[in-house]
Amino acid sequence: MNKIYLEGSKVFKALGDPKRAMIVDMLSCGELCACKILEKFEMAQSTLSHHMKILCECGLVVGRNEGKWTHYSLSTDGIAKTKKFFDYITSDKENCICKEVNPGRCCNAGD
Amino acid sequence: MNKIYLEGSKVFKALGDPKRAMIVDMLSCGELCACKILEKFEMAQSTLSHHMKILCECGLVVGRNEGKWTHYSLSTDGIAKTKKFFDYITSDKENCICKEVNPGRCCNAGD
DNA sequence: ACTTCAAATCGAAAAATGTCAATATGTTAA
DNA sequence: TTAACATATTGACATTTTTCGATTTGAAGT
Repeated sequence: MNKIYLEGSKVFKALGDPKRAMIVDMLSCGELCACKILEKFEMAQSTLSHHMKILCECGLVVGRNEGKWTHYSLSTDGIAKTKKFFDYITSDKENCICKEVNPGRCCNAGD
Repeated sequence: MNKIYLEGSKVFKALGDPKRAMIVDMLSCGELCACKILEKFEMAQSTLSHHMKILCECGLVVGRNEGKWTHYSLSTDGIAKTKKFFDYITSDKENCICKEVNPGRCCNAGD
């Protein structure tokens, strides 16, 4: 499996959980403390921590430590990269990746 | 869980699998027959069929039957809706959904 | 130092997902 | 109608993911 898809699909996997999609939406309004996010969900603290880790590891969210609190916010860079990847895989292109993966057999190349 | 996130995250869940992301990329070049897609993967036919079903059910891909073949292509509407949802949850907004879910407690509303 | 509090990590259980082989469905050709 | 072919569905299994309770880590206040 091509690394590009493996890496790029991480963000989508993260957003594939509706709770994580909701957390991202909450963060779109601005930075939030983990405890604030926790208030919105019926979820154990350890579960939220796990979700935040996934959101951070895919590059969409960044955490900022301040004393005993952790403040989370969206990464503008992560958002931009996600859009770019989605645009890439959904828009027509000359050098389609699948051609690289398996040259000459992609995109209805008649055989 | 709010229905908006449940529905919207379906596409992301679908793209969360790198093989499905790759299939979408392949389809971005144009319509492809299932057998053509299968050629690119080391995957049982039933597995591909399963993946295609997921991609269709989330609205990103549409299937067209022609005799014994099925041709798949990207749905421009599905692509647009996905972009819209992603933009929605990642961009600042006055009426943040989480405010509706739990009014007055969202977005660092001081307490 | 001790306590308290926020968050992360660990370990286990339950649920969801990806995968394949086998079978079924539906279409075309003989 | 039979055979061959493309795709879908089913059932089973292994892996991954989600979730929680318990514990650990780390910071602040007493």
